[in-house]
Amino acid sequence: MEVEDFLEDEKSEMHDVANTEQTMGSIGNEGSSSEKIPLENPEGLLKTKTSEVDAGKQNAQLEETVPSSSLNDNHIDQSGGTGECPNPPDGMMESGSSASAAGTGLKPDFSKLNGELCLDKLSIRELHEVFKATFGRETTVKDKLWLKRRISMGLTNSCNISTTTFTIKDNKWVKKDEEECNKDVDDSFTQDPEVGAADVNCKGSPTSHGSQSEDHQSGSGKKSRNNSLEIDSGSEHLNTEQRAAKRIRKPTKRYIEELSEVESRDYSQKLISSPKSVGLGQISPRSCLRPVKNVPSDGRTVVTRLDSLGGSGVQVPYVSRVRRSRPRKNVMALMKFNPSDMGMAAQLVKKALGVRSSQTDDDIGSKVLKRRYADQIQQPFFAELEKERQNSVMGRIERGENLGRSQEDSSGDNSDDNVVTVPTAKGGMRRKHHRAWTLVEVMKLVEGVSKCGAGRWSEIKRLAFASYSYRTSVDLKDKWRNLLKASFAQAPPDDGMNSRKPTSMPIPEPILVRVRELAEMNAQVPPNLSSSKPSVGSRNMHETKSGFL
DNA sequence: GTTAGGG
DNA sequence: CCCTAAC
Repeated sequence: MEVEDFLEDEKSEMHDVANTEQTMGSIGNEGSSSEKIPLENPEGLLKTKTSEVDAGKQNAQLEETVPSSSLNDNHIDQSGGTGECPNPPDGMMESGSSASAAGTGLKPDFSKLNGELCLDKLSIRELHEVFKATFGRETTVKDKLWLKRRISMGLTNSCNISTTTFTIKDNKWVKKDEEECNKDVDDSFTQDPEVGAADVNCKGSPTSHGSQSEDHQSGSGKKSRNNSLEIDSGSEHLNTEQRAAKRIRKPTKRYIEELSEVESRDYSQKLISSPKSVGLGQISPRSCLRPVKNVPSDGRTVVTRLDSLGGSGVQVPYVSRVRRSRPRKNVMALMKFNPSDMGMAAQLVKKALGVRSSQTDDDIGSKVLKRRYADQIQQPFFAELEKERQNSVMGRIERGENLGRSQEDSSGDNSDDNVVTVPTAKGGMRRKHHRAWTLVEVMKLVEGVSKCGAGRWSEIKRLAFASYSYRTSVDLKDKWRNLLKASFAQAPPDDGMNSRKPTSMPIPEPILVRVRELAEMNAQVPPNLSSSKPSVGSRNMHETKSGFL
């Protein structure tokens, strides 16, 4: 059935496919015209679905379905995060993907791919070859358009195959792919083209994309809520593309566990078929969530999935979540402090179990806390104790602490910190161990960086923050990162001065200027607006006795 | 123990 | 701020 659907769909799309290249060129005007795009979407995937989706959602849909061919930067938040094309193939390096992100949109990527293939001119037989090269297996489908579409989609979606210096003609890749994909029987494909394709892609390449992306939504969703962050991550993305080698991180345990957790949950639900993920479902560039089975020599089955962390294809083991480590030390402390609570344990278990799912545990609302609870879900007892502590002891300490904290200047090192917690009687912002950075501290930090250079945080800590026991080198680093962000983020339009974020003291311009200078010297400048800064020199140089380096 | 980065 | 991999 789906095939028919598909083919039919295909016919109606014929001209689109044929004209893909031209139309794409013309779409270029900043993704603002979102209604337009789906119609011209080369894959034609959205055709049927689109009409059902309200305009607002189209962006998201588009993003997920046509990951790399429609890099309209305005829409991209999550794809920016992962970076589907962190390492464009040789040819793409200069002109390619980074340029496309600038808003000219679709053209570069696709045409590049197309340039390599010229699908339009190929005969069916040739198409078959290409198909084989792309998916690693033969096809019997005669429909030229179907093939073209298939192929282009396959290529598009496996964009970050490029990580492995992939070329279609590269025998190695093809070969490797063939081995792995031989099991894929043809009819599995014909019965369910979408899934089939997805499968092949996942197995055959280090690329990552999946047929469902709900798992990640939570994460990326958070991000996209914040506008500045969104933009920022976009630029960071570019940044990483240009910066040669950023450390690539292996997925953290937590990441693995959490992902696995969601996955397994999601997996079981999937049979019940959420309308979203059925049929022409969204294909996410982010990761192939369909677990891939590897059968090592010992015969045991290890389930992993591919994910693109830091842009590199990474095998993420599929584990079941196990209780994490030991109880936090402060919990132990608590037990000393309030041993009598033990009696309540039994009652509390139930409540503690509920903590995790309840979205509205506002009183203890900090994200951190929630996370901890989640971690300790198998130790409800401890979790509850901690909660209890929050409510009683800490609450009191907090109240006094937090109010007095606002104006302390350089003088303030009440270093015997009664760790600040979450007072928050509705509306008051609650944060756990939060100590706002004072101007003085910021200045010290800046000065420190100017002396020691950014990166030598422990040094700076020693020199400039010796008296501030509560600022760790990591804190300095974090703050610097934020300063950097702030210093380059100032709104160029400079319209209403209302655009200031109400939260947190705005950091005086001179300091920001200074930060910029330092950043420039350290080549920490975000590449995008690097040129536009005259950065009129040593304005407040005299204040700092720094001969930087 | 420090640094870098993601959350 | 927290967490944790990489150094």
